[in-house]
Amino acid sequence: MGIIERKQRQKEEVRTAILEAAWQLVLQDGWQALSIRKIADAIEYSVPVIYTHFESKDALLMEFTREGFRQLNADLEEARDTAATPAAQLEAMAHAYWSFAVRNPEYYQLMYGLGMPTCETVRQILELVQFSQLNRAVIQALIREGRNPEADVMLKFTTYWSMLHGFVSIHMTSATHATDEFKQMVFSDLVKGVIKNIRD
Amino acid sequence: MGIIERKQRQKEEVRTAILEAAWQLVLQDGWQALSIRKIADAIEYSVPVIYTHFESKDALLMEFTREGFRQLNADLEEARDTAATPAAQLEAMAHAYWSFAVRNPEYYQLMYGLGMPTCETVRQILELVQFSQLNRAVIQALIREGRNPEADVMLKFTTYWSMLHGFVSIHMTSATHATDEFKQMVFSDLVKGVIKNIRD
DNA sequence: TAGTGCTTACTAACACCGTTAGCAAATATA
DNA sequence: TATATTTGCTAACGGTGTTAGTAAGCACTA
Repeated sequence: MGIIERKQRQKEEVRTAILEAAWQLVLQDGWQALSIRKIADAIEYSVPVIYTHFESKDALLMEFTREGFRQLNADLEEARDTAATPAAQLEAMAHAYWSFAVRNPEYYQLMYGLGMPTCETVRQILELVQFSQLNRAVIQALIREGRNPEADVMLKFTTYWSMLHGFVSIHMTSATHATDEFKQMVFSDLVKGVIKNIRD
Repeated sequence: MGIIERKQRQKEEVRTAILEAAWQLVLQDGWQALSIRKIADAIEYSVPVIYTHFESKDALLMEFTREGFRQLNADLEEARDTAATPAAQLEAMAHAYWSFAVRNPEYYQLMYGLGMPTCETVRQILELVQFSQLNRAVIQALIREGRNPEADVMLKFTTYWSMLHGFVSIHMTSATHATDEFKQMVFSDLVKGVIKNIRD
């Protein structure tokens, strides 16, 4: 036959066209300006077509959230593999995290800022679970070689993550008029502090 | 005369009615469901009346943002005055910050989550400047009695704030399925770590 | 090949939203 | 009492997410 295969392929093409058009619109005018109608206009299809690929606008945005975490996870793994010791790995990963946020502010905004994901939606994001595991593995290693090998991994991970996200979101909303140099200093201060905290 | 005074008073009453109605709607259905039309309906006035009190919906939301920071600042000052040493003060203030976020999730969401305030809008929030000063004063005192009296106050303040906000926002989005007890442990861990970091 | 289902994608509508122009009624002043 | 001014209204504009109903195209069978 091959007919249904071709249809499947064409459907997939439309789907990726939707995602690409949406991403272009977001790069141009931000998430707030993104609308189903504009996407439909960009891909030269009618509005309801989009609803055959995504249940709702929220579902479409969720797709980008997941993609954001996928890319972040990839960056983190790459950073981890550049260093040998757990402490150096975690430091590299922290910098990769920040770098990701700076290079992809649109993704980061969506991943944390908008929508305020509920407990239900969070559970559906597999990539977030992977993110958690990825970090916890390194932190676990760091704990083992530290002064307090019985420290709670989840506790230390949450501490670490809180610091990272707090730093990023405060600097992303431009609440402080800081130079890049200053931000770098604050960030190093943070990372060193948290690594010391984990090692105890 | 007294006529223009009465008018002024009546106008003020409508203004507070708008804010109160808006707040009720937010408590019921969240910020996302808030609309000018619903507010107008609740106060039994027509829609354009709201625009004689607030330039736009954003301006109305900004009013709540400022009120949120006003309340937060009051809580912080109260917490500060319960303790004697800078370290104890900062610890009390950190807990007050968290407590505020937990007790007023609607305010906290608006203050940080929505709208993604730009550099321009941030400058207009006087309360945010006060917040910064309030915290920096205590941190300055803590630095002076620490091992590194020449530490940068702004740097340490940003570290401190990043940690607080990161912790709150990560736990508010329910990204972790943590018990209150666990959250309390993480938080204490964080606060102790950051105070140690400031003292050095 | 003609006819029959089924899928696809469309138009058009619904119910909202923020915002504002234009007008009528109520009020204050002369 | 008559004029001027303020006040608050209706109704509209251009947008949003979402969906019901319909026409056209396609693959398949007789």
